[in-house]
Amino acid sequence: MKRDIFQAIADPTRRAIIALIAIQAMTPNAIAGHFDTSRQAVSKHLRILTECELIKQEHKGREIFYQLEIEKMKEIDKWLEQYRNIWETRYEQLDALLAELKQKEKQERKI
Amino acid sequence: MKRDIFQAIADPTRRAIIALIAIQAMTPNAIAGHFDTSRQAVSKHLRILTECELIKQEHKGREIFYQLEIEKMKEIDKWLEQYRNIWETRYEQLDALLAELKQKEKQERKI
DNA sequence: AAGTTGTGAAACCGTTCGGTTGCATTTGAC
DNA sequence: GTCAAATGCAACCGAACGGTTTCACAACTT
Repeated sequence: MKRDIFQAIADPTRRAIIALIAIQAMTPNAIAGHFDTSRQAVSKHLRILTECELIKQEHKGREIFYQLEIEKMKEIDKWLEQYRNIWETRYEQLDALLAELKQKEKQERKI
Repeated sequence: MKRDIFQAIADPTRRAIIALIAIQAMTPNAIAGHFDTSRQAVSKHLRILTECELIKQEHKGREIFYQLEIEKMKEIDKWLEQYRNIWETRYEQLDALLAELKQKEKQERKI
């Protein structure tokens, strides 16, 4: 029931939905039009994405427009940050960085 | 059977393994020591990560050291790139960007 | 008021996932 | 050579996943 953001983006259909919505807010029907699955299946994906706060609803009459919560995507970026540091400095000061990360890990274990 | 990188990082244990290995190459036994699960369960995670080429093996006697393939992590970064563009320019030229993306989508539909 | 449209929720179903248990194999130690 | 250690692999199991089908309900249309 409690899914995190990484499980949310694990599904290819959900990533496609995210890509669609990033361009323009869309209704479930419009979104489902882009896939082979049923509208209800898309609706389930939208529920999961909403639970993770990756998207948000905007009611307009009987239609619901889903919109990407771009801020939430930063959480993935934040997770990736540590590894980006590694590959950016791999050819410069690798050993020093690894030592630093080790130190960080020790501190986090204490918490 | 064929898992992609996003499914690989969807599991919390696998993300923890990645974080461990990023610091230092480790054997399955050593890795399993950090978790509550069995050694075999960790071994399965390692197999999945290896299949996705997120980590690689280095045999040393009867021990196998697993090491992070940092290059592969860039694929996630690449996927995130398009959205990073969005949130970086959100407060500057949002409307212009969206128009541009819409145009892209139209072109892609023609293909 | 009656009917249609847009949507979500619940029930069900086959498949996959993550875990354990048990076994096979290779390597190092004695 | 014998035994223990390190590891992978296969079989099994309960839970979760992703999908369909059916139903319920609110909101426009006529």
